[in-house]
Amino acid sequence: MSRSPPAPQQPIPASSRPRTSFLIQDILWDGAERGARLDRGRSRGILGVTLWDFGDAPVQSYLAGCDPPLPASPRPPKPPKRSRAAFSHSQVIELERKFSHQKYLSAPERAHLARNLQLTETQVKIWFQNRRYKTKRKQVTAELARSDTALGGHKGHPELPGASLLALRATWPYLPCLYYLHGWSPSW
DNA sequence: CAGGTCAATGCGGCCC
DNA sequence: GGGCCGCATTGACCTG
Repeated sequence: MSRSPPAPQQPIPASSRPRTSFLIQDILWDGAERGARLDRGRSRGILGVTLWDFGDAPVQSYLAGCDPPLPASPRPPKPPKRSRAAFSHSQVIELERKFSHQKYLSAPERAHLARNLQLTETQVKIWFQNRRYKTKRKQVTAELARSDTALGGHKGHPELPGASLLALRATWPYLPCLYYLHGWSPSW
């Protein structure tokens, strides 16, 4: 993201950070009330912090109770490792459920979902972005596999790698930016 | 340890 | 200009 941070109220100006500097601490501190750092029922150490699954419990309690106070010293010299949040099972379930109904979220919908799931809007946005791309990749892979078998195991058209993508583009059912273009408003 | 998964990042493009 | 998008890639973590 080379863009400036989201709306003033947005918790994570992750985009304003230099590459590889993103930390869960950024979420936990900047976005304190929303940051989720959960694992799927398994403890995991990140940045020296062991995290565990809180199920559906709000993250705040964990943050309030366990968030390690940053060292009193101005700032640690070593560049922090990049962190990767792992959403809880229930969060993923809910995200998947929403995704099954609509592949694109409006800003208010995203905010609402983020609030409900104790995630940041950025996290929800990125999740949907990645989810759409993942779906598309799977579709492409399936398409290629089909064409391969249709060609009797022949390797398709390696010289025309774009062909399948074009086909995919034609069949891709989702309409990005619909709400954006036509002042679409959420149904709820 | 190689390979897979997946949240996060970077970049270019589009729209308003 | 700001926000979102797709896409490629990165990097932490998991698994066999």
